[in-house]
Amino acid sequence: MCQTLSVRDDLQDLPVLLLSAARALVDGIDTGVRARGFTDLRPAHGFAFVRLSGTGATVGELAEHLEITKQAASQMADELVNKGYVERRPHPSDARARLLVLTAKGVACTRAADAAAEETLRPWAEALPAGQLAALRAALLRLATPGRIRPTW
Amino acid sequence: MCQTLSVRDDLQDLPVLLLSAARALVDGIDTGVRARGFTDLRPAHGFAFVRLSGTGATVGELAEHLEITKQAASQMADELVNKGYVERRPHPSDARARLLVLTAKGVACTRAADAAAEETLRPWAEALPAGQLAALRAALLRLATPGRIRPTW
DNA sequence: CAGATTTAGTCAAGTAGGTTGACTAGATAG
DNA sequence: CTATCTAGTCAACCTACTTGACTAAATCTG
Repeated sequence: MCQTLSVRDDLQDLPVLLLSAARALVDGIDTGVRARGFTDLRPAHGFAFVRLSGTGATVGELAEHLEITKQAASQMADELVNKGYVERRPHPSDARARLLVLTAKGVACTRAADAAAEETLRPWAEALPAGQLAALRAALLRLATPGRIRPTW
Repeated sequence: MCQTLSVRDDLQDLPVLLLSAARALVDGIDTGVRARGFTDLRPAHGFAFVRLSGTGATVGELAEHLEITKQAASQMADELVNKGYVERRPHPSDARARLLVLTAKGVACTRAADAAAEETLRPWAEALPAGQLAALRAALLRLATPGRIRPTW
C-alpha cells in the first residue's frame, strides 16, 4: 500500500514532465535545424518529412499520417514544393495520384534534423546511469501509440 | 566505443518515441475528460487550467505561461468565462488587472483531468519493473525545460 | 505632488493553417 | 460499357492566433 502511494505520487506530475520533455526536444531540434541554415521551416514540417523520407508518399497518405484533410496536406505540399524541399512526380501505377518525394535539399534537411536531435539528446542520454536509456526507450514504447506523432492540441 | 554505438542507436528513434508517448497521454486525458462530461473543452484549455488552478492568474500571466499574446489569452479567458469554468474578479492589489479564477465547475474539471491522467498512466506505470517509474521521472526531469509545457508546433 | 512613462487589459483588423463542399480525371467493379 | 469509387484540386469559410492602436491605472522622476 505504501508502494501504491508512491506510484501514485510519482504519477502525479508525470504528465507535465512528459510534455515538458517533448517540448524541450522539439525546441532543440528546431533550433538545431535553423542553425544549420533551414530557417524557412517550422517543427510542423518535420512531421511531414518523417512520412515523405524513404519512398515518398501521396497527398492522401500524407494527410492520413498528419491526421489532417487532403486539402490541407495538399496545401502544405505546395509550400514545401515552392521552398524546394519536395517534388511532385507522376505516380508509377496510378495516373490520378502524384508521388511526393524529397529533393536533395529535403534529404539534406532531414539529415540536419537527425543531427540536431542527436545533439539535443546526447548530453542528456550520457548523463543517465548505464542502461537507463534502453529502459527509458522500452517504457516509452509501451505508452506510445504507434504512428501517432503529431500533437493535435 | 561499442557502448557509444549502442547509445547512438537508442537515441535514433527516441524523438519519435517521446512525441508519440506525449501524444498518447494527451489523447488519453482528453478522452477521459470528455467521458466525465466536459465535452466543450480541448486539450489546449488544459494548459490554461494548469496555470489558473490554485491562486489564479492575471491575463498577462496566463499569456506568459501559454507563450501567446495577451490578446489571445484574453480571448481564451472570455471563452472559458462564457462556458462557466472561469471567473474574472477584481485584482486585490491592482485596479488595472483582473484575477482569473476557476469556478467550482473549473475545479471539478481539473479533478476530472487528474483522474483521467491517472487512469491513462496507472496501468502503464504498473507494468514497469520496480523502481523504473522513479528513474523515468528523474530522466524526464533532466530533459524538461521547467514551465514550458505547451507545444507550439 | 505633478507630469512623464510604464503596465494591464481590451478593441479592431489582418493572417495562417486548418475546415467543409463541389468538382474533374482516372481507376475499378458489375 | 456503364456505374461507382477514389486521388487530387479549387473555392469559400472558420478559428486561433497575430500586430497595432488605444484607455485607465500604477509607478517613476525631478
